[in-house]
Amino acid sequence: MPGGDGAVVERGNIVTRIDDVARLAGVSTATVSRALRGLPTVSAATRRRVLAAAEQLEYAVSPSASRLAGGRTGTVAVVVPRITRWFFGTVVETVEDHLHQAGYDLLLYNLGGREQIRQRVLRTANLHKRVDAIMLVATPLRPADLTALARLELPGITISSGSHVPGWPCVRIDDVAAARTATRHLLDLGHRRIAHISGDPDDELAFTTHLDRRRGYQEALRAAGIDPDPSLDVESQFTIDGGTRATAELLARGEPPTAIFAACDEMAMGAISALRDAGLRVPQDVSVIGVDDHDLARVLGLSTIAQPAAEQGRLAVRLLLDPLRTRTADPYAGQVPEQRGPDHPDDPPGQQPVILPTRLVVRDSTAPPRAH
Amino acid sequence: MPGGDGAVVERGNIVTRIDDVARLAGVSTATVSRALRGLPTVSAATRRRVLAAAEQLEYAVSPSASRLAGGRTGTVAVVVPRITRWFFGTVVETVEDHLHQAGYDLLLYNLGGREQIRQRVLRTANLHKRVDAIMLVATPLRPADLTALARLELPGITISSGSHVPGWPCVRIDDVAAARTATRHLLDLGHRRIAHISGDPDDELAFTTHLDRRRGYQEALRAAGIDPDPSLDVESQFTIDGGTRATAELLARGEPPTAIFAACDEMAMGAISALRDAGLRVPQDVSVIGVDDHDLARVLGLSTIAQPAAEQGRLAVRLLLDPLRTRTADPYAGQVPEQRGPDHPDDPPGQQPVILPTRLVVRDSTAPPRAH
DNA sequence: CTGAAAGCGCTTACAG
DNA sequence: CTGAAAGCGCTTACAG
Repeated sequence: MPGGDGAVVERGNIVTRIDDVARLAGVSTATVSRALRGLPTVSAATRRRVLAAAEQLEYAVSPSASRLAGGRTGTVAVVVPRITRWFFGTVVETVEDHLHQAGYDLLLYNLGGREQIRQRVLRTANLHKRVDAIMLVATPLRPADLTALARLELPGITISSGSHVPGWPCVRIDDVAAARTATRHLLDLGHRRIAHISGDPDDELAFTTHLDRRRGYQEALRAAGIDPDPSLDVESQFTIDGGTRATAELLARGEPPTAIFAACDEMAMGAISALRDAGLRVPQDVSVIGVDDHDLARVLGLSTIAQPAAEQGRLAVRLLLDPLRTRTADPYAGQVPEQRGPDHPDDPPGQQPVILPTRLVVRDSTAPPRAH
Repeated sequence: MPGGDGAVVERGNIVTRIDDVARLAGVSTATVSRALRGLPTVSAATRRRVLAAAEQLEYAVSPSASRLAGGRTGTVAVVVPRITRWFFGTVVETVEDHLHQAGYDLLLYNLGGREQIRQRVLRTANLHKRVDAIMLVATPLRPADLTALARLELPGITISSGSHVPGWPCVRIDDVAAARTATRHLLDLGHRRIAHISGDPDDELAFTTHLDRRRGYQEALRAAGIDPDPSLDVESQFTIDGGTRATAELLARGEPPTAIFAACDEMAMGAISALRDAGLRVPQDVSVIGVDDHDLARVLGLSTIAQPAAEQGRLAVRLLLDPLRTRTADPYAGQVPEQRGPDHPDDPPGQQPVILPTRLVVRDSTAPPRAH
């Protein structure tokens, strides 16, 4: 835009550039750049002058210019299946907090079950040159996705993912164990006819979570000498509606179970709704337990396996960012970072997934079966 | 980064640049740039060759370079109080969809009630040079915020906001009317002792929504010849917990009301929980109605005033983007846009807020009072 | 319809 | 510790 003006898009705003700061501080732009980013090769006196000038002029770097010149975007792509679901919303909330604290921008991608979007995000070069790192939350990866991801050569992390991306750490809970605990709780109460409602593998959002939870359910049954009854195992979606539909289907199949283990709290809530509609009381007629410890679980008196959603988000940000930060100085983001010592010696994230603990929370939706 | 290599941050990835495409297509980079963005000043034959070359090389523009040269970021900042709350999650989900469809990136800011974050986002030059537009969802604006926003000179839009930013359109519901309808529903059922639980003005997230809803509540009472009883009006937070606390407080004050109008569904759910804990049945002992039509409202049988959250998000994106798009061509984002005719003549968004309709949804949580 | 060249606003070796 | 200058990869008047 030589001599840019006139018909060109009006950009307006506060137009302080780095050379304005340099001029006011009486140094070169190179020195301003270094001072503002807290690089160690600047004298204290110079730094002070630069900071004062930047503040006086209300200077803010141009992210585009900084990114182009520096080769870093200071941005992380966060990919979730559906931001409206409790687990994903909670994870994103924590991730946003820690990412911004660390000076990173958060680019949000909500897949929403649309395969087309999935491909655009994962398989094209869309993320390429746009972000420094990728966080995939419960995003199922197909072989082609893995290939595309590998070609991007970007660092990343997965949360609650079944697929392993080579070189990417993973944070999750032990879904098999969580399901085992839930089922065992029902068994301990005396239940024998325990149904399971879970995710649909044909769903475009299919992820391995539900497979693991089913496995835990079946393991617990077998350990108690019970052969899993396929007619008590219904697949639907990981949503309230999915739980309602699955439960209706379950009831339509004949004699109701005395207990239902729902693969997530939202399905459990749907189950409670369907049971109520069918005139069955919870827990007198049918016990219900879920997984998550959704905000509303307490309100509904829902027994559940609590999982630390926020903690998974927090940890994921740390595992993702720590390696990035030791590479080079962060771009100036309004305040000069403290000068760092040598690399923190506290992050040896191996290739093993980091497993966070879950916890059985007994409320009012589970009780011994009546016949007992 | 002259001769960049060696110790420099390894950037890796697919390194096709615009001149690779130009060389392969046998044209200048200027022509590649124009062809890829669908500008009209390129011959069909040339365009075809450029597209083929870009595809063959899997070329993707560098957003940083494009933004720096073009002066547009192709990014919108979306600011919400708490992404985990139903209304905001639902709005963001729709907004994300439409923004990405239009080729824009979404930078997410979750205020989380932290005044410090609010200031960083709204009052500093943080957004400046970083986004082309701002969407503020239910974000309360103080005079200093308005000044700061005005200085940014960025286009923007507010959803569900009490504050008017000069030049920004606003999408919302009529909160006063919604509250009036809810209260009148309770009056029509025969209730006279109708309590109201609502948001706390001292809350850092305080927004005018709750003031409007209280006004509607009081107007409906007065229209029915009832003087609003301050002891039946409790302030708390717009959350489940807030609803629980407010209701507990209400019950502690003496004779319970026969009905509660909660300012949002989440508060209503908290109210139901508190009532149950107090041994009161809904709706036999106390009726409860909220506002929103939260996903769980149906499950809980909660009567409510439904508001179109997704529709507000969709409309907001349109009102925000339409004026932007007529200014200049969108940057290349992987596929060439169809060539546009002259500006759409279909967007005359005045300074008047766009008010979307609400709707009374009667479920099982409201019934005539027993005494009646 | 197309190209040469300037310019967007930074950061980074390099040389001192 | 600091500066001059190249370069990051695009887009845009301008001239044809």
